Amino acid sequence: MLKYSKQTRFLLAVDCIVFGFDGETLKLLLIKRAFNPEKDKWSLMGGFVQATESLDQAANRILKQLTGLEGVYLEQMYSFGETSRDPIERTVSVSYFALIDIHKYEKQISADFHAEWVPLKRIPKLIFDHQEMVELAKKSIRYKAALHPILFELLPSRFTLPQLQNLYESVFNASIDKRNFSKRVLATGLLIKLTDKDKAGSKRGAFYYQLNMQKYYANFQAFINIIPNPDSLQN
Amino acid sequence: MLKYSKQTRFLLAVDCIVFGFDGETLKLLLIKRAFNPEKDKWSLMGGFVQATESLDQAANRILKQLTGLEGVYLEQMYSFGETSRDPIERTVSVSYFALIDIHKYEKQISADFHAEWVPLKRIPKLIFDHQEMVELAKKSIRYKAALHPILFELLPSRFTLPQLQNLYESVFNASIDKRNFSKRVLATGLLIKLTDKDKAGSKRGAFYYQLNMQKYYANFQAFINIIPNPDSLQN
DNA sequence: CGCATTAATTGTAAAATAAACACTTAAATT
DNA sequence: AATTTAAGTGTTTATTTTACAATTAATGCG
Repeated sequence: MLKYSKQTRFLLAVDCIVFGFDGETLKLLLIKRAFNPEKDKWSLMGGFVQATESLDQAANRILKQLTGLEGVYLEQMYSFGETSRDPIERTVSVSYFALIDIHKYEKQISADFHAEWVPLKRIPKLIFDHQEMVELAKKSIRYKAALHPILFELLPSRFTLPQLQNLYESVFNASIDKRNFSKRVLATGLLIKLTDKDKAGSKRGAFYYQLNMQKYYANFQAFINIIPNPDSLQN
Repeated sequence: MLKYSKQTRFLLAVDCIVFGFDGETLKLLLIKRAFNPEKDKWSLMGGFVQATESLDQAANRILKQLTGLEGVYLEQMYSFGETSRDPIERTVSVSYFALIDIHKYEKQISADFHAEWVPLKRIPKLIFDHQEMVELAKKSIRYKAALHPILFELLPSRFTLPQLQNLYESVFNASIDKRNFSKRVLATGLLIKLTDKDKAGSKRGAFYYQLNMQKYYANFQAFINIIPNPDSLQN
C-alpha cells in the first residue's frame, strides 16, 4: 500500500466540553484524571482517536463512556494544535461541546468515572489548555444560542417558562424581562403548553411546556432571536 | 521521554478554501495537484502539518506558498476526519477559509503553483472531500458575513458602494435594494467616503470609499446587520 | 454642442419589531 | 380568612426595517 512515507504522524485526541443545567445553574462535567500525566487533576473528558473511528465517532464514544448516553447533542467546535499543548507528546485535540439534560444520569456519572458537575462559575484549574477550551465553549454556545434554539437540549422534555428563562439568563449572564421573554419564546411556535404544572418552584406552580418536535427540527437552522441585544456576545 | 506509546498516530493536513472577489464574481483559488494520488486533478491548496508548527502556522505557511501573501485573513473552519477520506492513508484535515484581495497577486499565483481563480458558480469536481469543504466554506462565510464585516477582506483598500453591494449579493446569492443597502452600510460608520471616483464601471463614476480601520478593528466582533433577511442563511 | 444613455445617488412613508413598564392571579401556608 | 410568593399577562412607545422611484453626473454619439 502506498503511503505518504516522509510525513510526521500525530496523536489525535478529542475533548468534550459537556454542559448541563439543573434548572438553577449551568454546569460543566469534569473528571479527575485517572492516569498520568496530571493524574488526579481536573480535566475535560477526552481520549485518543482510534485508528478505525472518525472524529465524530470518537467524540460520541468518549461521551458515551462518560455519561452512558447516546444521541446527545454534540457539535465540533475547534481544533487545538499548539505544538506543546500536551507536555508528554505533541497531540492535536479536536474539541466538541455537548449539551445534555443533566437529569438523565445525574448519578451513574460520578460513580463510574470520577466525574462531577461543576457550576460554570466555579470551574477549578484544568490541565493543559482545557481552560481555554472551556472559554471558547462558553462563547460558542452563547453565539449559537443567540441565533438557534439549541438550549432546549439542556432541558428535560417537560420544562417551565421560568426554567427556560433562567437558562437563558445563565448562558447570557443577563436578566431579561419576563413579559418580553415569554412573548419571544412563544412567538417561535416551538412550545406546546401542557395542562399540568410544576409545583416545585412556587406555590402557584408553573405550567409545563414541551417542544413541538416537528417545528423544532424544521426550524433548527432558522434564526430565532430570543436574546434582546446580541451585542452581549461581543466577548 | 514518556510517551503515549499505545496510541495510533495520524497524518494531519491543512486545507485552505481561498476566496477572492474581482469586483464582479466570487472566486475560489484552486490548484492542479502536482503529485499522486489524484495528480492533475483539481484540489484545494493543502499540505501536511509539520512536526514543529502549530495548525495556524501550517495554514499560514501553506497559504504563503500558494499566494506569496502573509497576514491574510484566515480562519479555522472545521476538521474532517472520516476514516477513508484520503484513499492512500488516513489523514485528518483541518480546514481553514481565507479571504484575500484578489488584485494583490493575480499573476504570480498561476505561474508558480498551477493555481487558478475559478468562479464559485463553476467549481469543477475536486479530489477527496474537497467539494464538501467548499460547500461548508460557502456556508461559513455567509453565516459569518451576515453578522460581521468580514467581506471587506475581499476588497482592495479603495472600493465603491456598487462593488461592495455586488460582493454581498454574490455571497448571499440575493439582490438587495441599493437605497437600503447604502443606508445600512453607511450606518455602520465603518466607511470613509473619498473624493475621487472609480470611472471604470460607469460613465458617471462611483465614489471610492475606504475602511475606517479604527472602527473596523474595534467593531469586528460586534454584530453588524447588513443583510436584510438572515433567514437566507438557512441552507 | 446638445442629446441620449447609463449607472450612481438619494429620501420618505408605512409596517414590523423590540423595548419599557406593573398589576393581577393561583395556590400554598399560617 | 389573610398572607405570602412567584407565575402570568397587555399596552404604549421607540426603533428598525421595508418598500418604493425620481434625479443627477458623466460619457459618447449624432
